[in-house]
Amino acid sequence: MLKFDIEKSDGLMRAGVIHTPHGDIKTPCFVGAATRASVKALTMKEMRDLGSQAILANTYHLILAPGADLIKKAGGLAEFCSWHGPTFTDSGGFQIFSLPDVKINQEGAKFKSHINGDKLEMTPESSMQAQWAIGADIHMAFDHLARSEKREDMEEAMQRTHEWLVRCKKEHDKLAKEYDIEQYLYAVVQGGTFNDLRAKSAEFCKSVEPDGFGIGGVFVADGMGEMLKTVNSILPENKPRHLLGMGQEPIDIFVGAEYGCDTFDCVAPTRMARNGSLYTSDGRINIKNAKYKDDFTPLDPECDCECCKNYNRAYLHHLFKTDEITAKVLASIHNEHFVVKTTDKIRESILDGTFKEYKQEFLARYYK
RNA sequence: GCUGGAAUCGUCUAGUGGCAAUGACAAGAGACUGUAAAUCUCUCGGCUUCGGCCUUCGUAGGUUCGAGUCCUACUUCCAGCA
Repeated sequence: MLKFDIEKSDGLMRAGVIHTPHGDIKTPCFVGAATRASVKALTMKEMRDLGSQAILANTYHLILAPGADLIKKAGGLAEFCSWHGPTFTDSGGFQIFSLPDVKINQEGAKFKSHINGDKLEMTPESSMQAQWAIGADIHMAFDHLARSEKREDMEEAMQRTHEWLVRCKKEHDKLAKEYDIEQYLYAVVQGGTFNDLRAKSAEFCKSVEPDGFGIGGVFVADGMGEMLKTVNSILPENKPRHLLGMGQEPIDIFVGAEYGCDTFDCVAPTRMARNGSLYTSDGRINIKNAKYKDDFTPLDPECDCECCKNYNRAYLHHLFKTDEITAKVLASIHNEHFVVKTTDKIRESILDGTFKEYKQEFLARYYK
């Protein structure tokens, strides 16, 4: 069983430590998205230096390249990419939702490789097998997100997710006996924007007794707090909860933590960094805008990242306008650091009982 | 000096009688939430009551209902010959 200690809690909100075979994760924690076993534009050393505790890779992408078996041969995900810390893998379920030409039936999902058009199939069993071969500490169950916002579609996707979860758990338990190192399974709660479906999904996921929970299919931040309240009131307190894909907006993490989520992942910080959209304590700015041409102040004077300590806005603006690779590197260091550190501060504020004040102060300034 | 060729929005470029005028880049702005994203979208002569109006393709004339496009002269540049 995955060990999770809660150090302090206040209502649904809590700060704790997840103990994985590759090290501890102090929660709440923002997990870096390393989809193809790489955090785009960053080295793993840079990730460590900016304070990241864990990374999340994607099973779908790693199956396409370099292949799950190759990563197994390399000694597992952490060894392969030289992260040497806690790792997660997403199941590939999200890709089934987002790729075109995906055919889904009871058995699993059929789709074409976006790289070479190969016809591929993924089932709960094959996703589990691939994730065990990849060897991350924490695996996500193979789930199904609704393609539309209609209740019947959400319900059907949830139903299928539940059926697949049972198969994931069975396969996971079988594989656990074949491997020496422990790996853990998170069930994924679906149900879309309907809280009664969310409650039903949470109950079902709980009944399967996984090691933790992912909360998936969250697209509208509005109403997320209520949804999390519903879900996390049902989920067992002693198991960790991961809010899948949320973290572009700082408010998402504040709300997520407030309502009992322990870990988060999101591609937005690095993607936006590559596109020149950078976080500051006073809100997000587009560094490519002409007004930063001769702004010799740090990107965020309150930030102590590699980028803010050594460079100014005018230089970053120049790097972006001339399309230098370092623009994306420095911007990614900063954005990732900003979200990681903000989440760390949320943890600290939970521990010392100042969460409400910190949330109010941070959000008032960021979204003013 | 002679003979060819060329001059179009910041740059390069399409255009051979119906054109405010093609494409790329540059420029200006916006988007991005379990990454088919170092990507995508919009604006890019001026004015506008959004129907249009005005001014534009080296300069000055001309032909034509109509000229970036044809003709003449000039200016500048390029190539070849002297």
